[in-house]
Amino acid sequence: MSSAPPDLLPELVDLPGRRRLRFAPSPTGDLHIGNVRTALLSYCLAGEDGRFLVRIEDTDRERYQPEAVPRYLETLAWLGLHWDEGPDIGGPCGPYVESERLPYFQAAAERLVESRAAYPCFCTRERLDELRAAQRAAGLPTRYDGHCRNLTPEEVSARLERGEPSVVRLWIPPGETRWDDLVLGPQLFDNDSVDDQVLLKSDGFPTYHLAQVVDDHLMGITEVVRAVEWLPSTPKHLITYAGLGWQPPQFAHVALVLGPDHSKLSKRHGAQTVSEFRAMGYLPEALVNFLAFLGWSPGTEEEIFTLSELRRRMSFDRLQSSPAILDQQRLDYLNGVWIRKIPVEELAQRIQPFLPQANQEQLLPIAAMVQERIRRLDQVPGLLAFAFSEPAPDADFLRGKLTREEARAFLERVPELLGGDPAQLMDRLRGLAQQIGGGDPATEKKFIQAAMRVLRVATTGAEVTPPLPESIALIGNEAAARRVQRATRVLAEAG
RNA sequence: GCCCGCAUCGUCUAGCGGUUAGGACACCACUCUUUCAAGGUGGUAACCGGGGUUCGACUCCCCGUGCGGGUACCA
Repeated sequence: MSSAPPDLLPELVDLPGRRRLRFAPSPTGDLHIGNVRTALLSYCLAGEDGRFLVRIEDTDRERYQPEAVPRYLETLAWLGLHWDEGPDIGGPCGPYVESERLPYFQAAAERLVESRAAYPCFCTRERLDELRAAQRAAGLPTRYDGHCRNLTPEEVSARLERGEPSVVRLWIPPGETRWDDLVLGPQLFDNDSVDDQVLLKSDGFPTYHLAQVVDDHLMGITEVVRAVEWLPSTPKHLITYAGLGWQPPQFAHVALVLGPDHSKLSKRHGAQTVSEFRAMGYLPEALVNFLAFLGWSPGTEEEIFTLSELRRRMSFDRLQSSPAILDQQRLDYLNGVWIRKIPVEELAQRIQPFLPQANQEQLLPIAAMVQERIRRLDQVPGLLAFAFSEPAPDADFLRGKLTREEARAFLERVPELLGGDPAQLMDRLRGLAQQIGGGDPATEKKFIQAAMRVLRVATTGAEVTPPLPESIALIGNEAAARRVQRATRVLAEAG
């Protein structure tokens, strides 16, 4: 018998989607890469005929940051993880913000108390702290001692009326709790090792434990994908489901993402939020591809996947149970692959934020010349610094392996070759270098290479740049000629 | 302290009782080339330790060790 109004805890109706998986972040800052990975897995595992939903878990009023919600949604959208139901678009199970669903949680808590699956608790924080300290000192596990389990209904209502602050605790029955985890296999917990968890806080808000159970049920979630850090609280959730008379979803506990030193990814490991990776010039395609392989693999030797391929291919039985270390070198490699994979027009647009000084007409040729040689978008400014500022190499740097005289003799005649068909520019330059080099076939090739380096340094101030003709085209023949003349002068003066 | 999870090259991983333990990143050579990339070719590199089970263990079981997680009116 339940005293909760039936409409507050509706029975499940038919909901869309064969599988229904959710991502339920707590909006407390920036979206962490580990969270995003579980979101990605949930999105993919839902499959093409499933639904992916987003629910905001804002039950902690102290850590809650309202401005984080739109940021999270924007990040998910940037990654391409589109949700079928969520706080902004609604859906059949709305609202999708837990703080707007308080009546459901309170009704569930009431129902649990009614059936003695849970009980009101009036213990103060001081008492609880002392209790735990004493247990620890005695080498015992730290757990609530059931002090308020058997208060009489009369005493409870008297204290409630007096306005004593109280919480609702889950009553863990004796016995054991088992389930078959989709990643870890059969799990068994002795209920003696499970604490009487607080379900409803004294401020009337549910804890994560209650909110998660109630909402996952009400939203028809079929599989819960979460990090192993939740493993020890799964028995509490299962017991709560049982107390409510509900069938629990299946659980898939995936391993954590660790930093290079094998500890939980944190600030000291550098980038850890999606925004940070984004600012470094990683493509969402690459991030998705990379993250998917942290804990999943197709079992073949394929390694480049689009999001939709991942969604088609991913299955629970190929999830990995061991933790993975975030290897940025591999991310860089994959990012390079994806940079080369997208159309150059697309790349031009994505480069734009990293090169605000470039105008629209410059963007496309720039994209074409950097596409093959960057692994991150934020490398573009460095590679193209010469296009936006005048280089000033000194004589020794200029000449490289040539003598000053050779270098000067070569550069002196370059300006006259700059005009004419750009496609033939390299031929003309090679011919000139050949002349200056004296035509010894044994050393000719090396001489030409050294001469080209001189010209590269003269026009760009750097040894590593996009191909010469393109670099010259980018700054224009006039500027190139001016730079070459300046370099010739520097060489002459030094000599 | 107590409870729990994990364990193949440095890293991501394949393997699911019998394999020359495969691929990828990184690294090192060579190659292509006007530089750098990209590409191509080749190379170095791994089953945490100890017991079982078995004709046979990287694969299954137990113990240890290591690493990680949980132990809140945070998620």
